[in-house]
Amino acid sequence: MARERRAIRRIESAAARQVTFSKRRRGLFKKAEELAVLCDADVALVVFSSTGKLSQFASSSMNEIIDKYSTHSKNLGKSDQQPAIDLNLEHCKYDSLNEQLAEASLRLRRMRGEELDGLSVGELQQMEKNLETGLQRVLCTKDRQFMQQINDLQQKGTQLAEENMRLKNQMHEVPTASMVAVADADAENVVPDDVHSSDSVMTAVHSASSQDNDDGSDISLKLAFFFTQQVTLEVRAVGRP
Amino acid sequence: MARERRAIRRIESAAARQVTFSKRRRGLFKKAEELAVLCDADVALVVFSSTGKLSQFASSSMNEIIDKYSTHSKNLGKSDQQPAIDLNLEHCKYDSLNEQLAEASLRLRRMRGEELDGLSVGELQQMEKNLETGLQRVLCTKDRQFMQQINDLQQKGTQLAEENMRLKNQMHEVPTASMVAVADADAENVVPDDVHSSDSVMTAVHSASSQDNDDGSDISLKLAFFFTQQVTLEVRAVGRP
DNA sequence: AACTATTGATAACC
DNA sequence: TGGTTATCAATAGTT
Repeated sequence: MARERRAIRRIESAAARQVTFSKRRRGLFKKAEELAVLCDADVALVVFSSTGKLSQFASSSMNEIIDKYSTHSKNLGKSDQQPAIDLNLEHCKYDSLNEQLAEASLRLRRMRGEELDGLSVGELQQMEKNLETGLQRVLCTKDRQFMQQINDLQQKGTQLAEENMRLKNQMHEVPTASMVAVADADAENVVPDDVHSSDSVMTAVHSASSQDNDDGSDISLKLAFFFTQQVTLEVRAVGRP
Repeated sequence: MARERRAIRRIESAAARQVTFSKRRRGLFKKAEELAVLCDADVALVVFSSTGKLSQFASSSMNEIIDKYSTHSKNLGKSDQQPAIDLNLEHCKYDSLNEQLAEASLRLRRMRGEELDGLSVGELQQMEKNLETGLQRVLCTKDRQFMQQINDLQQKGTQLAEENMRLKNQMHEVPTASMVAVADADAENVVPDDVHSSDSVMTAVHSASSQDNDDGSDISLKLAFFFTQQVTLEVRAVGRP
């Protein structure tokens, strides 16, 4: 992978060896992480340089992976292990937990539609039923959350409208120039109407964009901004006829 | 590094994930060994696939490297603290497994529509998506199984029809008496025919229902009933030319 | 360390 | 699973 192919033998020059070690180690760690992420694998990588320096990578926890490895290759786990009986008990418990976890994991994968081959028609129908009720309940819960958010936003809208009204009245009580009186008459008619329509718009906007957004929070922010702008504009309208 | 760049995110398709895992794992192990040889490094690599299968590489001895790693990462005196550390490790790994199991169990319950309160709208939408694709895949698999059963039963039906035809021909080759024989023929021919066919039908029903343990049985019964009717009709046709 | 020419790895396709 | 190929990525040697 370079100017010239290099035989895979120990590099004699210490300097060159160090450089190559640096470069290749980075590449190796990168690929280890990529494998872990892409394929949802648990990867542990331990490297000691020829000078004895340690580098490590673990996709989850190094100790956890090493333990899993020790359990998996159920030969001599570690260097010195005195309590053989206790160890066996631990292994039993551990194996049992591992089995349960594997079972749960398999069920989850099957719920996502993977590894269905080999299931009987009856089992498939049971899964279908479970998935359908699950889906229905998720949809109900989602709708409930949407309603909640809509209510919250409507409340905020009402509060903003009230504040709007208050600001308008403040304007009214401080008549500045001569022509303002005319504008006030205008404002009194315009503002309540506008408040009402913006309220309706809010509801519509929310229910529409909430369907394809992952996070409802930014929607709230956008709407809050929207209200702020509305209020600002209305205040300007009042202030400048 | 291929036809198209792939984002480093979990591969959703299980099949593609498996293929990529196979290929990249080979590459990773090759590079690990090259680093060990070229740079005279001690390299240990442990990989658990998403299905829990273990692969490992060690430039020297895995246990040796793990020991060296443990010594390096925990320069606390290991002689005295060994049992305590071991116990802690056991405890940790037990807890970790328990946590994972609880997590998986919670996910399963949520897939069934339980304990959904407290989930965000985004999480609910993700679950909705997962449930829908899972449901679709389950339905596809179920349909495939049904088609398989129907095909099997149709084959059995064809066999029975052929057997019927053969028996009918035998009937023709054994012409008995003239007029009186007609009544006799009715009685004599119908009985063996019926015995034989019902026997075959039983076989068909049995082999079919053995494939689907639970709920497909009524379909098998319906089809068996259908075949029985066919056979009966054909027997009648033979008996009365 | 930065820079390429080159080889190696691999994503998509069969 | 294994093979092919068009591409992209890693890296050997040089500066």
